[in-house]
Amino acid sequence: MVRTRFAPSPTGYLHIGGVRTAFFNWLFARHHGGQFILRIDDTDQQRNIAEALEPILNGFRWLGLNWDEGPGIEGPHAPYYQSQKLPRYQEAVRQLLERGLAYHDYATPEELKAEREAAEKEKRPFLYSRKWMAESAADRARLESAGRQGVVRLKMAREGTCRFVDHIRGEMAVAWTHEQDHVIQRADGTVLYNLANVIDDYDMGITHVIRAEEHLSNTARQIFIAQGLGYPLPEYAHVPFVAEPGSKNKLSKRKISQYLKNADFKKIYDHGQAIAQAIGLTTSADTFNPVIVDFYERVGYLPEAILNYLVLLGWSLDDRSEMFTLDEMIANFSLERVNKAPASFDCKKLWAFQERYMQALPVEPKTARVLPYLQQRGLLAQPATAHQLARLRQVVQAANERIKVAGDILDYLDFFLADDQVPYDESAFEKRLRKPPEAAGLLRKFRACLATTESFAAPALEGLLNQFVQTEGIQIGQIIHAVRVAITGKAVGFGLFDALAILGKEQSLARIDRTLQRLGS
RNA sequence: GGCCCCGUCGUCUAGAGGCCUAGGACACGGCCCUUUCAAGGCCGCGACACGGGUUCGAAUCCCGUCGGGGUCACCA
Repeated sequence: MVRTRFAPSPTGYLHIGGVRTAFFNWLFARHHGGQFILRIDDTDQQRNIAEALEPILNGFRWLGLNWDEGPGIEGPHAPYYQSQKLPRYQEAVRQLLERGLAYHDYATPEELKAEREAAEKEKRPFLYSRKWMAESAADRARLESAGRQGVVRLKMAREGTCRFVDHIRGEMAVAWTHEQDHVIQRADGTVLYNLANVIDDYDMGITHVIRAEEHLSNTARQIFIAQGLGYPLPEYAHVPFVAEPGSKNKLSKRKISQYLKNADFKKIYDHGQAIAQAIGLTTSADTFNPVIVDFYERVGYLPEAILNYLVLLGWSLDDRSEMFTLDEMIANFSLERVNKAPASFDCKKLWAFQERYMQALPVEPKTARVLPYLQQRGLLAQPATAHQLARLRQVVQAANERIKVAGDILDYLDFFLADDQVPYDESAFEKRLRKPPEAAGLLRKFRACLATTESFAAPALEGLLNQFVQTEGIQIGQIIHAVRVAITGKAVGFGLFDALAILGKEQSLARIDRTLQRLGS
């Protein structure tokens, strides 16, 4: 049984690079009919773990990356929180000590630093002298009575080579002398990542450790620990990290202000920011930006689009397949086809996937996705009335592929506002209504035509306007833009006849009247 | 700096010695369509980091150079 895992720290947000790694783990497990485990790396003992964890779990739920064991889904390998396993870890440290694979060390940070600097000065690689290693209980007592604090270090092999096979990088070999005597337990008894990690992977029956490339350098020491404890080794796959937009540096949530200088990134950010603002969300660029998964959920992206983009970030099937359903991804995913080189995060490409997925979404589900934005804006009741829903459906249908993310519905607010509340785009008003001398007169005449027509369906309206243009002997552009500004307040939008049909006769006429009044005629 | 990893269009990638005049996608540019804005259609721009080998033949194999990155914690 294949078992993979992802081990997030409860930081309060889900990073897009982390999700990519988690997703690969998830896909690999699902592909093999295995299980995916979520384990919480909370050894730092922060205060509000539950609170900081929620956005992360929520991100996984939103994306549909379900876990078989972990928070909320207790399994046979509980607990899934590292903070709850301290005695277990300490027992492992004791075993390593017993087997002579670890030792108590009493060097002070200053002494260590001095050794390190001396090595650097002599241009030789640093390796701790083990000068303050306590070999017996008597040594320990002596050093402790001298006021020293002891940590436990790994007693790494100082000859030979650690060899392992990585599913992505191939055969790996690292000389043991390149490994330091890493600390595995602090003076206060708490334990460090490398140790906890190995024990958890063993306890949870993890068969495949799929993680980002920056952990490659942790692998040898983890193998040392695992072997020392007599654990079977998992298989390893180090996937390349996700790089920054436009560079090969590792993507970091701390460099958002720098990414904002990237035009594409900025554009996606601004678009999301505008939507957040329109629904009254207070956001900060640190936690609400295209590096954080939450951003996409709130702005109204589709999870399928995000996943499709992410799966292609470092993996591909062949030379042309781009669109995959989740089932297809599961069926086709393999570590062998994961790339070695880091891939830069490109939100424009993600956007392109979003566009395609949104285009393919039928009217009903699209309407459902879009609805909450108008409700948050206070324009539609909760639950929406049948009449409101009907209009919304019409707007969604008319706007069609102009709605790229659910929040884009906010571009069509004017269909949900009272007639006298529709704001005018002043420059459009000027250009289409005030400036052309004939505009007001034509608008008034066309209003009269509308008032007498009986069918307000889009095709009929189009015929009506065409006839109007002919009888008046004008260009279509002389009237159509004026009408658009009159009824929507804006220069842009979907088809004018659809707009008129959706508003209906009464509202259309009312809005034109209001415009005529504003024109002072 | 030590150790390690990586190197095909701006970006994501296909490519396992001849199928490569290097394919696809995003982005970009142009044209068409068009009542605006989108969408769509067509066309275009654009890469094997460099240098040596090996071979009849190299983007693919070998060596070197250069470039980029990761990591060197009592963080994870």
